[in-house]
Amino acid sequence: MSDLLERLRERGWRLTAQRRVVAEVLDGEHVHLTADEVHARAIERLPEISRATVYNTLGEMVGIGEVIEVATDGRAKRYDPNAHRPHQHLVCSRCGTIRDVHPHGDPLASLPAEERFGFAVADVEVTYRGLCPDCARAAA
Amino acid sequence: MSDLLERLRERGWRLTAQRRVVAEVLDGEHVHLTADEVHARAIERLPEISRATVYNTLGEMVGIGEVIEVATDGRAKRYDPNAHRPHQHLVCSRCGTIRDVHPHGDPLASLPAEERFGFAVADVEVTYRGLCPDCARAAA
DNA sequence: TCTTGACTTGGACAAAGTCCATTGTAGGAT
DNA sequence: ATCCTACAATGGACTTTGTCCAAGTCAAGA
Repeated sequence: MSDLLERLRERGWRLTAQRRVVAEVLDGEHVHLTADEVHARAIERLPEISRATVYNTLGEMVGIGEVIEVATDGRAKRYDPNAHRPHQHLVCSRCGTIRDVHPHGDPLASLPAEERFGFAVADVEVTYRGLCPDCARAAA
Repeated sequence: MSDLLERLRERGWRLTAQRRVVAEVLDGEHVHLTADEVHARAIERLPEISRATVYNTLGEMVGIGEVIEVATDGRAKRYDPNAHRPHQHLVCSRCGTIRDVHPHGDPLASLPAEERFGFAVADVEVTYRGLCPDCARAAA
């Protein structure tokens, strides 16, 4: 059983076939998938799983902090199972590929109190953009 | 006439009433509006303006770099007329409101070479998230 | 003022996501 | 082992956000 599923069970969640499949799909991919991509891969293992269940399950996992929701553009959100370790994203501005990266320092610290405007700042998201090696070569 | 409109005219664009109104609405707000919010405000000044025209005009302004498109969540994109000055965004995780902020330091510097994986990193986007004062009050 | 090609319009369409009444079932109780 | 029942899954309607297009309109140069 995947670590993710194990953690869900420890939280008292029912282990249904649907949740198992969604967790396995997420854990099994190196790239960050959209909800519909998760659904497509889940269907290969459990043909009757519904779109609503995939959305529900992803939303629940995000809600308890096991999975991170990433919206890098106006298109579909992507789901990142590496929530256990703080990291940021490096996105290719041409092909959209996402890599996890681990920069130095705490980016939250760079926002001084007088720039917080009364917000209770809880989190910071950092997205680096540039051309990936493949696209740089193709563009040359 | 707003600076934005002036710059559009210099690029050879036809100055229609619709484009004028969209530019005025964008320039006149301190927050970053969604396309539909721009449309709603535009209608107050020019009742027959269509949704398609607002989307077209915003897209054109983004295309030439006069306006920045901000997709901070899976909801509607927001449009930021302050393209001339580098800044980051502070987003309410409940209602989606956006404020411009100006943190200390250069966030690009925090990504060391060995974490760039051959990418030609050109830009970094920083989004702080938290509850805005209004939503914090509503949630209490 | 006339002409013309760029601009606008409204409605159909599409993608992404939410909602809800109904049906099914995991897992504790017996 | 089986029964219960609260929690979960289903699927289809609905909403939001955005795109597309054929037809009509108009800004601005000749």
